[in-house]
Amino acid sequence: MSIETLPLDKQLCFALYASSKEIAKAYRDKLAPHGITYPQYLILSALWDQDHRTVSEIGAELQLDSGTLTPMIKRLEEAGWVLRIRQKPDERRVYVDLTEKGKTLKDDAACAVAEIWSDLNLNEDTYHVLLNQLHSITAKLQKGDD
Amino acid sequence: MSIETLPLDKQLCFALYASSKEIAKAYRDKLAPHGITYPQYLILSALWDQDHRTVSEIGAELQLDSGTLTPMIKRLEEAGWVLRIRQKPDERRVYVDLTEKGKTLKDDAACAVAEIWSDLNLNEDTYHVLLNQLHSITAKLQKGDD
DNA sequence: TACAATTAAATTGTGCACAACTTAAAGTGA
DNA sequence: TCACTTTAAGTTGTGCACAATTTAATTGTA
Repeated sequence: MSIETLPLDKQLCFALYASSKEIAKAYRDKLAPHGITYPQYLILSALWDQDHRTVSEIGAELQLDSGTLTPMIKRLEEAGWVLRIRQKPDERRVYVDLTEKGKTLKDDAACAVAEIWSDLNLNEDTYHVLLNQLHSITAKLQKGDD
Repeated sequence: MSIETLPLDKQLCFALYASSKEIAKAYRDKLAPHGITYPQYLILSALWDQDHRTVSEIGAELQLDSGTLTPMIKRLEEAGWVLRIRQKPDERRVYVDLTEKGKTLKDDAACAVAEIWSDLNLNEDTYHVLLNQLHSITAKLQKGDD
């Protein structure tokens, strides 16, 4: 099987591109009334999972660098969702803490995006197969980075 | 199953985001020596599949609007991969035609990205399951747009 | 035929995402 | 202790991606 010469609609790279775009759009539409973007939602999700994390820790989870994260986190701070805290004993590190407002957004956001998944109506097996396969691809590609 | 409240690593939206980012990175690394970006590769792929298409047609296939495509196609033209042709009987339409240079890039690009897939080593069943599921998700979400 | 409505692409402004580079702080070794 | 190296975040420049708007061409209607 020679993947690279297939038409676009048979190429998995494009299927990934297209589906992630559509998911991003669906999330964007649901999250916009709450005042956050989808990538911001991902940052906040990482913090909802574990609050008080450095830029690098968030970056490690999301595979985003500080070039991307710093402006985003600054905007999240300006909007009142998080605080950026530089503190001893290592002042190079900036910790990102959820505000009360940021903590309460978790449930609102969850409700906002729930409809996407109920509409998609994936059965649980399919969901987990996809999840595991995509994680496997991600891991293999990241391993290939070194 | 309440997807929206799961930690990030159990959320399919993030798995899609992460895997498509990693694929994009892998492609970017392989295509950069040939002088094109991954999104440009997708445009060219659409043209390799069918040359002489309008901006809208390319946009329909890639689900990208002219706001995104116009600057990209202009850069592809500047680099000599395509020509932009506005012609009768409808001068609103701009056709995008591959140059000879653009046509010959197809094989070079295919060779460049082949290693990604051989390294990933997906078996054919897995490949097609993923492809079909992702297309299904994309289609359902696009249908929900209306 | 004239004008309103629609269409195709282009422009403008904003938010990512990345590579390369910079700044400041911390770590290391002589 | 000090010079050098490494680390964490921040900045700069570029290329997307999208929403809103504009421009120009075409179509539809009275």
